[in-house]
Amino acid sequence: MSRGITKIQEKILDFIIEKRIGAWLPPTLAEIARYFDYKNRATVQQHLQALEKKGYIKRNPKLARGIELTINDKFFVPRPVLGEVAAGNPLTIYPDAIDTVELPTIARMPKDSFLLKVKGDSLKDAYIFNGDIIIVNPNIEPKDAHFVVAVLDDSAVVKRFYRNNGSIELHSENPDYKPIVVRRSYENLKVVGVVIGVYRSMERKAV
Amino acid sequence: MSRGITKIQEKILDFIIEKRIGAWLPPTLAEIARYFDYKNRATVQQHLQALEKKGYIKRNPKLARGIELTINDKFFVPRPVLGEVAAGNPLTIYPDAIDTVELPTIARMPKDSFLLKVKGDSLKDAYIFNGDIIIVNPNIEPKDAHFVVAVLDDSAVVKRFYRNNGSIELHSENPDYKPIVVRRSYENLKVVGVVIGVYRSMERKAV
DNA sequence: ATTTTTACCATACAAATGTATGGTAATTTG
DNA sequence: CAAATTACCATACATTTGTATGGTAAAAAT
Repeated sequence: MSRGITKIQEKILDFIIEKRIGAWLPPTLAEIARYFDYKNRATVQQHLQALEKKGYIKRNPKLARGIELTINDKFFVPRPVLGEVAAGNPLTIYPDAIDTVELPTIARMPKDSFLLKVKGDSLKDAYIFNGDIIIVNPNIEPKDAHFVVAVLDDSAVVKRFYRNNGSIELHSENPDYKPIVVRRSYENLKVVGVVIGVYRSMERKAV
Repeated sequence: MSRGITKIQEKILDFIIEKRIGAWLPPTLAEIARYFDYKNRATVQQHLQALEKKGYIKRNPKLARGIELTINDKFFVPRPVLGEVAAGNPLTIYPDAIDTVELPTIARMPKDSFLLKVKGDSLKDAYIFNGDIIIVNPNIEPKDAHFVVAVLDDSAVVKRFYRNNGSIELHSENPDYKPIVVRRSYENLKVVGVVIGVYRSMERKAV
């Protein structure tokens, strides 16, 4: 009975975690077998039994997709951060992640939403700080007072959104900055999405 | 073909959402049937077909637990807030929630973790503000520099945790406050849990 | 008054799923 | 070197799961 897990077992564990993140479903034995090119599920079964014996997972017997993660050190899983926002800088959403942020294993992203890392202190008046992760949902219609991520003339802004018959206003939290007012038809304004939340991982933050 | 969903269908939809939140697994037809005291799964099947037809869910045919939520308006799910933390006040975790907060479906909580609402400005030096929700996990061992929720002599504190051979130190973010140092055996110190995250809902916040 | 919809039931069935048993070969441990 | 562990395979089997078909009764719509 070796102390740790084997490399193959670790790979399978990673797969379980990834599956759980990406497809929000723990995989079945057959899916694991397919991914690792095993000819049958019995092999997977044995690996899972080993992982359970070593305390990395818990299994609900006979239950479809009944794999539960029990581990703590694998608790944080890297998620891609698609870009950065900082006042005045253009917002670029790269196809490849510029960075990864450690989100709790359980934290699931809403469909099509993405993460942006906040850089600098430009949003401190909105109580959003350097390093915070904002969750941006491009699928919901911005309503008044929503924080939105918008690209305006090649600059990215995170501001409060207001409609005012015929025009759109982008308000800053800092009263020193006057609201930006543009016509609704103005082509160089693109509302990327609505900031639906701010998440800050606490465990490894060094101040 | 009625426009909306029926009351029963709404109940089933809620159950699917809850299941997905609580147990992290979308339910099977059998589990739904068991919960609603249906004698067989065919009844559930019909309801799910109706829900799919109306666009509330999507189903991966033949796939175990293949229910996917497609809705956006159910994006926020009420979660119980078990108590409040404010410097100097005793921390009471009530069996009944003192409040509910709308957490995004994505911001999931690890097993046994709970939410506390932050009251007051005592944590502003840690960039946590009045009204923020902290996610507390009672199941993980606090490591150095972790934020922990602790009860010390009937007062609740949220501070950084440090071990120092034989003693435990609780540091404040504000350097004006000296660290609290207690022996590890000190009985009136109880570390309730580790703060693993901060969530702030942006959508409905009125400033 | 007739039709449609809603909400259930029973039964049946193929595929998916978890599990068990027994076996082989390579590697690691004692 | 012998024994144990690891990493796979094949086959088999009972449940679970999703799905289909056909039926009943009440409510709602036409």
